[in-house]
Amino acid sequence: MKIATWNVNSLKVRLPQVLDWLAATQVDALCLQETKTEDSGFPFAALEAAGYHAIHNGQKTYNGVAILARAGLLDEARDLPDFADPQKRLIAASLGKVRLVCAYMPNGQAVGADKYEYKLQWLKVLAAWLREELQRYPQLALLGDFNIAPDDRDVYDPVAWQGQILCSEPERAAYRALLDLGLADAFRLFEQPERTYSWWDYRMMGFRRNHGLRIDHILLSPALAKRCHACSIDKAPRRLERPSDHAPVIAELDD
DNA sequence: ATGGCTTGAGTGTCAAGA
Repeated sequence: MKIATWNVNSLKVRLPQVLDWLAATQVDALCLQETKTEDSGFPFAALEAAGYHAIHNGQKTYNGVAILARAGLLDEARDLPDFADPQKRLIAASLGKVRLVCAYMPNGQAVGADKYEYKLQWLKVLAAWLREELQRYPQLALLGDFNIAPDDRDVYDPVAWQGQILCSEPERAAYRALLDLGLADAFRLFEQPERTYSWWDYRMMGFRRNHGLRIDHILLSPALAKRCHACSIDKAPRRLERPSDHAPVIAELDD
C-alpha cells in the first residue's frame, strides 16, 4: 500500500500534473494541500475517470485539503473540533483500517506575528485531538504540509534559517509533541540522501541550487511504522514546467 | 535591500505563501 502527500499550490493549475503522477505512481491514497478552490470547483469527475475517489474540504483562494483514494474513503471528518477556524486545513478518512489525516498546517508568516501564534495554537489543538484519534484508530497516518523543518539537516542553510519561521524552536517543539504521541517520521525510518528537501522557493533558482526545506511529512502511528518499508520524496514533478513549489512524499506500507 | 516567483482575485495591483 502506497500513501502520499503533495502540496499542489492550486489544484486548478496542477490537475494535469496530479493525473500524470497518479498514473505513474499508482498510489493508493494521495493527500493534497492548497487546492485553493471551493468544492464546486473541485475536479471530482476527472479524478473518478482516473480511478480515484475524492473527498475535499475547500475554500476560495486559500488553503483547501483533499484525499484521493483508489478505494472508498469512510468515516470522513473535517476541521479540528473545538477550534473555531474558517480556514480549511484538515480532512480525515479511513481507507480500510488505515486512518488518513491530511493537514495543511499554518505557515506562521514570521516569528512573533499573529499568524505565528495562530500556528502554534493550531498545532497544540491538533496534538490534543490526535491523542484521542490514536486511541480510536491505532493505524493512523498524519500526512501533509507541516510548514516545519524538524531538524537542521532538513534546511539547506541552517545558519541563515536559525530561529526563523519554519525552523524556530517553538515550532520544532510543537513538531516533537506530535512525535511524543508515538508518531514516527516515516522519512527518517530509513537512510536517506543528504540534503533531501520537499520545498524550494520559486525565486532565485531555489530548486536548481537545491535551496530547499523538508517541511512536508508523513508521520505514522507505531502500528503503521512497523508496516512501513520505504519513504521517499519524488523530485520529478518539481522539474516540470509550471511546477508546485512542493514535491510529493510517498510512504510504502506492507499489505 | 524583507526583494527575488507564483497564485487567485479581478482589470490594477495586492495578499499570501515559506
